[in-house]
Amino acid sequence: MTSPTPARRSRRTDALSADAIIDAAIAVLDAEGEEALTFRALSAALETGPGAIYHHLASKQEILVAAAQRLVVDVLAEVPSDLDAENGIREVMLAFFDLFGAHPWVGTQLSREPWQAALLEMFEVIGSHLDALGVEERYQFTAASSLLNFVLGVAGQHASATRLARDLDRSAFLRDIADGWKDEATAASHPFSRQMADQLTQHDDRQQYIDGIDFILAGITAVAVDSPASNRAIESPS
Amino acid sequence: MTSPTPARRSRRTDALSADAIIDAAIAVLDAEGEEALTFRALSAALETGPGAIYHHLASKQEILVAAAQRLVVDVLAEVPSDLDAENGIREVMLAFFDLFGAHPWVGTQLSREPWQAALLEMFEVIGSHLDALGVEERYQFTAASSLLNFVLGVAGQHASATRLARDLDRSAFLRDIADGWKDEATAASHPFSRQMADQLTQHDDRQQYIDGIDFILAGITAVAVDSPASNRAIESPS
DNA sequence: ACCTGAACACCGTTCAAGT
DNA sequence: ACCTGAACACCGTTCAAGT
Repeated sequence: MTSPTPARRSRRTDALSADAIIDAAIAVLDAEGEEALTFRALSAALETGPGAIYHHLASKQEILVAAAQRLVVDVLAEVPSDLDAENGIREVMLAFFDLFGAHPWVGTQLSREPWQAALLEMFEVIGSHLDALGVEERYQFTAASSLLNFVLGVAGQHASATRLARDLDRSAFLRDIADGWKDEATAASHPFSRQMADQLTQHDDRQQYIDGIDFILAGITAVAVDSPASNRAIESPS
Repeated sequence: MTSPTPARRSRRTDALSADAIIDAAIAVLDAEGEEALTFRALSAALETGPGAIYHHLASKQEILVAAAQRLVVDVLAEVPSDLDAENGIREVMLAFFDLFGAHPWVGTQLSREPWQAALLEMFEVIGSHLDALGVEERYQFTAASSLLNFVLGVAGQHASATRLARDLDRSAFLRDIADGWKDEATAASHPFSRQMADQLTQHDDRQQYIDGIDFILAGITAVAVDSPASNRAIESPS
């Protein structure tokens, strides 16, 4: 598992750098999950001592912020840019969803520091697409924040589900929860959830995410895209 | 700060119980923040040893889950129940927002375990209101999840903002971030955010939350409330 | 300037021993 | 049965000492 070539137990040849540390951190997080990222594990992977890392990044938090930003920037670079506004925003939102699937720890990280680097990237790309979509300027901040908050909620749930169900398979995990909703005492006080229990086990996360985006975009379009008469007005800020 | 009556340094008279532990945990979390909740602090407040707590609750996570559920149940009990469907859902969503304002640590907690007790309460009340609002059954699961995910995103951001800005006042904190968005290098690659920088410092969190709810409800109403012809259909699950 | 790694000041959790 | 609190196995971070 460690030391692939123990014979050549040489010192690191290339100098340590913030980028190298972030690379190693992403590798550990992806392979072994959030709680496996410790300074001891990271410095072992980098063949150095824990103190050395602090010469390049000031804290664990800073490493996580940078790692999340790296992935967000990378994934956005791969989204085709020749799409119309409507398809553009959908593709970008889906890119985020798939990012959380591939790197669930990002979902935890994004809620750990407000307006961190990765969030700025997400806010920027969402907002510029909304502008292209014709959302009036006075609604742009709120509309972009709404989509961002929805994405962050999904990301957080995804991360915690993955953390908890690392061994258990997904359907068994959902079945357990649905069984809890069907429990007599719970069902009596929670009739709506009881009714939804079967949908919980069957639902497709990705499709549900798409449908959620559709709700929000439909609302934004109805309220905030310039049109002669919108009968559902919300207060404009300022 | 500790030992209010050091003379009468008696053993606890009432027996320790899960409820008493949860009470004490909420008090510590509210007064001193998330990272102040340790078994040492908690057992000191309860005048017992750290091990005693484990006889009633199995882990720190279990304490946090129960504490969050307690607050959600309490706050929902105070929401007037004689409102029509439209006002009912808005009041419930606002009650959540105000809960996160009064107890920011809840926002972190809700993303820590998937479908935990507090989330079931939230899902249930949101869903039953959507049902009353006339949302078709095949859309109810997705619609309730969308609102829930939005709320969770807001809650997480709120929690992390509070954690970071415990000393700093809010407007100074936002001004710092907005200044970052106005930084020449950042602004060049993030024109949308540059444009929004002033709105960031001026915006009202609560109003923005209300506006976000309005977007989502408008979308749900347009798509999922029974009406002869809706021209924006989303795929129905199953 | 950069790296090293032992040491520090904590955690959550366990467990032998008490009542 | 319930409680006690020292001990265990960790953390993130610091810092004197090396190169």
